[in-house]
Amino acid sequence: MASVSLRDVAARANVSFQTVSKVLNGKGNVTPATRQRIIEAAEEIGYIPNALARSLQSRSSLTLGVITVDFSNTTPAQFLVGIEREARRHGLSVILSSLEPDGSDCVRYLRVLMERRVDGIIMNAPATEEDEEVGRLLRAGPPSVSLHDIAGGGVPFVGLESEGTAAFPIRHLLALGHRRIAMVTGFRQRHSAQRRTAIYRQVLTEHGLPYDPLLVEDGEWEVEGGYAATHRLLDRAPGITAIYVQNDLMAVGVLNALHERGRRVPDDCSVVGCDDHPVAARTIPPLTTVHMPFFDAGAAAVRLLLERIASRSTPPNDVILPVSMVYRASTASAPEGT
Amino acid sequence: MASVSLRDVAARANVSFQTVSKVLNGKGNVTPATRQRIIEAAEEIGYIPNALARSLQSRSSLTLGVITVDFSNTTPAQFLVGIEREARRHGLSVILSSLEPDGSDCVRYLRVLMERRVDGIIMNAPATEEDEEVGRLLRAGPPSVSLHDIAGGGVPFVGLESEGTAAFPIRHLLALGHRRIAMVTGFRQRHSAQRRTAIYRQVLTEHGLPYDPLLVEDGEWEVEGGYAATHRLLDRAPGITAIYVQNDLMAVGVLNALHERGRRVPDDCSVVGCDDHPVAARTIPPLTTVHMPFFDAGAAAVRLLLERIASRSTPPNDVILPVSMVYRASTASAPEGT
DNA sequence: CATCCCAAGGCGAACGTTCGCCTATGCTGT
DNA sequence: ACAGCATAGGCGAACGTTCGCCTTGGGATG
Repeated sequence: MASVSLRDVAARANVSFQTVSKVLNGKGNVTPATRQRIIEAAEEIGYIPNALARSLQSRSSLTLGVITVDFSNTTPAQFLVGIEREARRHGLSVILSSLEPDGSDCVRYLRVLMERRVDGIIMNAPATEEDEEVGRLLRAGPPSVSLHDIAGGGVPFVGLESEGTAAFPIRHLLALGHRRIAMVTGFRQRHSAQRRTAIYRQVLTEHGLPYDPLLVEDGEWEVEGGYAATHRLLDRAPGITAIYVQNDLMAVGVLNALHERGRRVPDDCSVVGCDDHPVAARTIPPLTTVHMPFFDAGAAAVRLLLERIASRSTPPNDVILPVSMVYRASTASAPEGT
Repeated sequence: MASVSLRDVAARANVSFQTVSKVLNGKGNVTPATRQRIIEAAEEIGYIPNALARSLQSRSSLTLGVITVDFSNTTPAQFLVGIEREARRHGLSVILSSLEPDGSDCVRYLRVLMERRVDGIIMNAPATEEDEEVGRLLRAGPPSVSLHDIAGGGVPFVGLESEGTAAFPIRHLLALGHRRIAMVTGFRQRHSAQRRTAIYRQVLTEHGLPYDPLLVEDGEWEVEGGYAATHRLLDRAPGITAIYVQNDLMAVGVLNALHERGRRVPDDCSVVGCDDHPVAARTIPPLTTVHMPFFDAGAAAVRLLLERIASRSTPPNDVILPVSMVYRASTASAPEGT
């Protein structure tokens, strides 16, 4: 364990340590005999290269930093897995920093990543989307890409088409004849929730329907939030026949609340989720939802980042991945006479 | 961005670079005036310490390596979050490696972590629990702890009490009068699944009930697996009145299958899950399950690892956290006349 | 007035690499 | 027999730190 270095291998093989370096990296001109001797010596004393020293000298740490929202939820976890896999394919390691819910420690962790000389940074921390300081650091620091908006811009974006995320479900419900379509949103402050709300509104308008704020409730992205929001919604607007829920986790709560209220899904009320969470296929009833290619988005983020690293001057070309509807059993035609 | 170093700061403040190092680390004796000058200089040219160089010199990278199974599932994700939070509290960064389902790339990633001179390694990769090579590397490498068995032993274990994980649910169902209790397991090869099966068997025996292999089905830890397993179970043993499911994700599939078969839960058939997945509180009906403190286990793993690092000779003291039942609406007394 | 001491800061070395250039050796050709 | 040359491998420097010891100079002390 007392770290053996190139020098130790060199001593054992009777060559200079630089020659060992060459052999182990397959570089210089070395006789097969010497090469063999060196490789054996390295093996015998259990040489393990020191990536720290290598990075110091080569000015590249082969490391990506990821700053992410709490990923005990499936959605950000899938992003992360996608990132990690793709990074690995390219021989890069990933340093992970997960943030407090309010994102207040983001600046600190950005600094840590910069001290560690990561080759690039991937952000998935919507809580910091308004934070000017974060934007400044990101623009000044190593190449970066983000899965959400960055204050002040200048950081390329990788993400999922927000248009479809909200428009597909609403159009689907409209086509089924629904007219009183409620919505359970994620945190209202989040740009993504705001965007979906705007699209919801716009699609309704396009179909000549009014936007009624009474039909919109905040579910805070969580199961319990969805549950509570649905109860509030039913108290306030009993006439609704469909609910669009901005993520599947909340939709689980929504289904439960509807069940408690004796509203059959989809007969009395249709529900559309978003995310295509693994559980959505077997909720009761199975959930019609929007499939979001999170793994792919993570992988795409890494690829975009690598491009940025390769040519620092590249124009920041955003990457937007399409989403698609998954039709299951939680939606049906609007009940007669509504 | 062209990395400014201690030397650059030193030049600007008219001192030697070693003095700058001292000041920035609050070490040597330096006049307030000089100190001030140095700090300002550092600020002005945007000095960021190079953690790589620091680690090289100090022989400590302040980094933990984590090797984990795919964490797009909530359970391993919670472990990871627990690990990351606790590591951060101690000023450590986490390098993440997630494995292929078969764990075949574990050895490769262990090597990467060792090259990067991580201060310790945390394993959560049950797929490798039989892998001798992994055991060897772990014993030879930096201090490590594991959340599962390691072939050949010698690595301290952190985990959740497996006794209660299976015994609590079975005893609960027995107390409700159930006699034909089926079980949906995770991957049969996994030690944790085997242990739970053994406990299931033992508790039944203690209550004078036979162990019937026809009542046990493999659900492969996934929603769909639980769904399919339940259909097989009902085809084969229609008389069952309760099912213990080794995780909540599979339980979602189980509930759905029971619903499809027209078996009311809990009136016709009780279901107990395991994990206390966020979704379990709002399945239909809400799921009685075993709460597992995964976050805490992750944090405990880090603390144990730090102890190991501090005193390498410490006897490997396993840490086992207790689990507890959460009673919800998916269990009830066995139907009359069974 | 010589001595001693202490505070402030300089300096060399080391951590483990990679890189580019230099040297020694032995072989070819005439 | 000797110039010329390719080839194997050595060597110095650099990457950016930290650490411990050394030097300098000024003020207190006898």
